[in-house]
Amino acid sequence: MPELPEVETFARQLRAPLVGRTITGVAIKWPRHVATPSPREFAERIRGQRIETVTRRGKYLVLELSGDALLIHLKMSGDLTVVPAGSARDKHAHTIFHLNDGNEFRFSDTRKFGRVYLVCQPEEVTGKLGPEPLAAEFTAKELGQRLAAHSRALKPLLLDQTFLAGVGNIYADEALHMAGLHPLRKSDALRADEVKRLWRSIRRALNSGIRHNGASIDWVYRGGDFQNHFRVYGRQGEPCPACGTRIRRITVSQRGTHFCPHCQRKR
DNA sequence: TAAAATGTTGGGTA
DNA sequence: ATACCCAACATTTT
Repeated sequence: MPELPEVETFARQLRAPLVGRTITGVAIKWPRHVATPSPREFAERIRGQRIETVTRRGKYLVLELSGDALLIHLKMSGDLTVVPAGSARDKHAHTIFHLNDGNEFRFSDTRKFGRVYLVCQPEEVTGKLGPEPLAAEFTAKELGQRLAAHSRALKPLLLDQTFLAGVGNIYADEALHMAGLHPLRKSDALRADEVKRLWRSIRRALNSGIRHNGASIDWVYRGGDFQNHFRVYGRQGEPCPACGTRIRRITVSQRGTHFCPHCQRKR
């Protein structure tokens, strides 16, 4: 479910209740949630480690512990909460970290696609990710160079985490609409001004999502209201906010893709 | 009922 | 090597 803005919101909100706490144990109710190491080693190694920082890289939540790093990927339906130990049980809370302050940090995941990783260095997991789109070092020039290195449609390229980290289906569609670019335009065929527009639009869309604490459009993610500000995502048949033309929905590499046929002409 | 859902990955093909 | 397509993962909702 979550993309960069939603994971960033989790990181910001979890810092206060998690940093400084020690993990006293973990209950693994769905062993396949544990990507690495084995569930048994995971539980043994994490016990007694203190949470030093809570940050984000792409769509991964990164918790630096006193010894290792704990990374969490929420995939489609993951949710994270900190609640007093023994609070009303959540049937989808498959991995539960017990904390030394009487709370538990729960990873709920209806669809069970999510994963947790316990590694010495975060880069073991995040090593192949592309640049952080909101980093100061990520320039329009770098985006242009990366676009020119491929001859692929913009939409699937934006979703490729090794191309750019953190952009998912919602923010890809929103950014392409802001930039006035058709999702099927080829990456190596953009003019310089179009590259600049795309760069600015990606950052605007993501920052806007963060400002609204992310988008809550299904029953899992809560708290954000960016869903009330979508320009095209999920709005097929409705008027484009810029020109009034009906928003269209097509399928591109197996993902619903929403765009304005007028503002985002093929060329 | 069938289709889709904010995500990735691995396999096969050209 | 690169690009593209599909299936798989598991569950809920429309």
